[in-house]
Amino acid sequence: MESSSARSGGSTRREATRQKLYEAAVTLIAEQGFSATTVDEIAERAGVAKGTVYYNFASKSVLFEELLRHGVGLLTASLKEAAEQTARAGGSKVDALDAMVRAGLVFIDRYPAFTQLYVAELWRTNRAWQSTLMVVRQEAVAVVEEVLREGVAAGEFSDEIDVQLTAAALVGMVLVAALDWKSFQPERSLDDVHSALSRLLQGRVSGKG
Amino acid sequence: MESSSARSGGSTRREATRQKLYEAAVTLIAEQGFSATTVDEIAERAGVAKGTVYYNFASKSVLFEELLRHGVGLLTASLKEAAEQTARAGGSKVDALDAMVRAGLVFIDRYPAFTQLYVAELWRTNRAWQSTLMVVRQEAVAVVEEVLREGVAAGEFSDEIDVQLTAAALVGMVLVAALDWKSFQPERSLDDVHSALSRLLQGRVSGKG
DNA sequence: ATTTTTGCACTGACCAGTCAGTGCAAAAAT
DNA sequence: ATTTTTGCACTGACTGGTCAGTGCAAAAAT
Repeated sequence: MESSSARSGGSTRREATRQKLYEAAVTLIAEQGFSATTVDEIAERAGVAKGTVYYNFASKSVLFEELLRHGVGLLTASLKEAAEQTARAGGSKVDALDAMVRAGLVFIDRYPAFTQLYVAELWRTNRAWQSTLMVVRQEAVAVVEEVLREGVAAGEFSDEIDVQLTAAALVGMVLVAALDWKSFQPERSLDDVHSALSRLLQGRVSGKG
Repeated sequence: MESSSARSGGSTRREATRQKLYEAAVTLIAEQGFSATTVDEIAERAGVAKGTVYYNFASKSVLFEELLRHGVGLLTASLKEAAEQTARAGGSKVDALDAMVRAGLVFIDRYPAFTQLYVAELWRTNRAWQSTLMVVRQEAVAVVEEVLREGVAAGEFSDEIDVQLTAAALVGMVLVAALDWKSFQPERSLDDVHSALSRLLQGRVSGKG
């Protein structure tokens, strides 16, 4: 019986429900952690019955894994976009890094809960979704590493920098500063935070104002 | 009664048991998270009976809170020590920051599990120990902020830097780079990692080899 | 003599996952 | 035109297991 449901583009209802579940799960898990969040809570916040969660996802873990993939996909796309746009505009690699810092901030500004959750789970070991997380982390960090490598090749960056560590440090800088911003000084503007990080990135800290 | 138990240093046996419980709890919770770790597991790994856990701590949460306080106390002391030692030796504020970066790395090298657990819990909201964590976080970041402020006052740093955000960014840089190191390139030496971060801190990234 | 630990059975709340059944709209049969 | 069938999406009560925390008597340590 032709399974493929009616409307073009795959049943919209289902997709809408999954989206609601993602949104409910991301905030709850960010606040409480994966284990402390119950499927009942997720269902209730999404406004669906518990059974619907299991109709749409094989298990609580699977829901979470797909959520991770979905979120990091958005981030990676956004970072790539920033780097490419800078390149197209003839900017330097420092400009590209700066654009990526901004893209990161914009992302965190829009999806603070996801970011929280990502950081909290990233360095855990022995968890079911560990491998998913590894893959997905690498995709994001790789974008930064790539820009660093190109910068070294072009002679714009010192060839003594450690690409992998520097990329991790840059990501950490943005991540922690942004979470600090959202948690403790949410009234500040994105531009404000961005310029503080730019200064640090470009070594304009030492020396008088 | 006399609550104040055995003379010199407080009853040692009890303290030894608590220490064993801290050590067991820290690794388990770092790996699995607080909620996914059972009291039975903690007791078993510490090699004590479950009843002993409850004889020494009022609850699982209390055990965890005291663990947090204990761990961050060690870190804060270590950061202060580094800053003061640099000052005594007549070093600049950049030197002090550099020494603190190293102290941070040494700490993470020695207590990777604690660091993991700390990062995972830091930005959560709505948790029982949230207030404990806030206090304890502020103590650690304040040490960095203090050095930045002194540097600005002395004209060594630009007076346009944002002390709070820059401190957070620096902490993040070290934290994420160090966790990356421990997770993905554990064979590298501390000196190696330290010099990569120093370079970044001092803006020696741009420019040829 | 007092403090601390042990071992172990027990309770009650909580929770992931299941399953029989409902509502609905499009398709097929009459 | 109408009845019947099919498949999809969803529902919510229920189950079986898990786990924090308790109670207590005996043992060990100080």
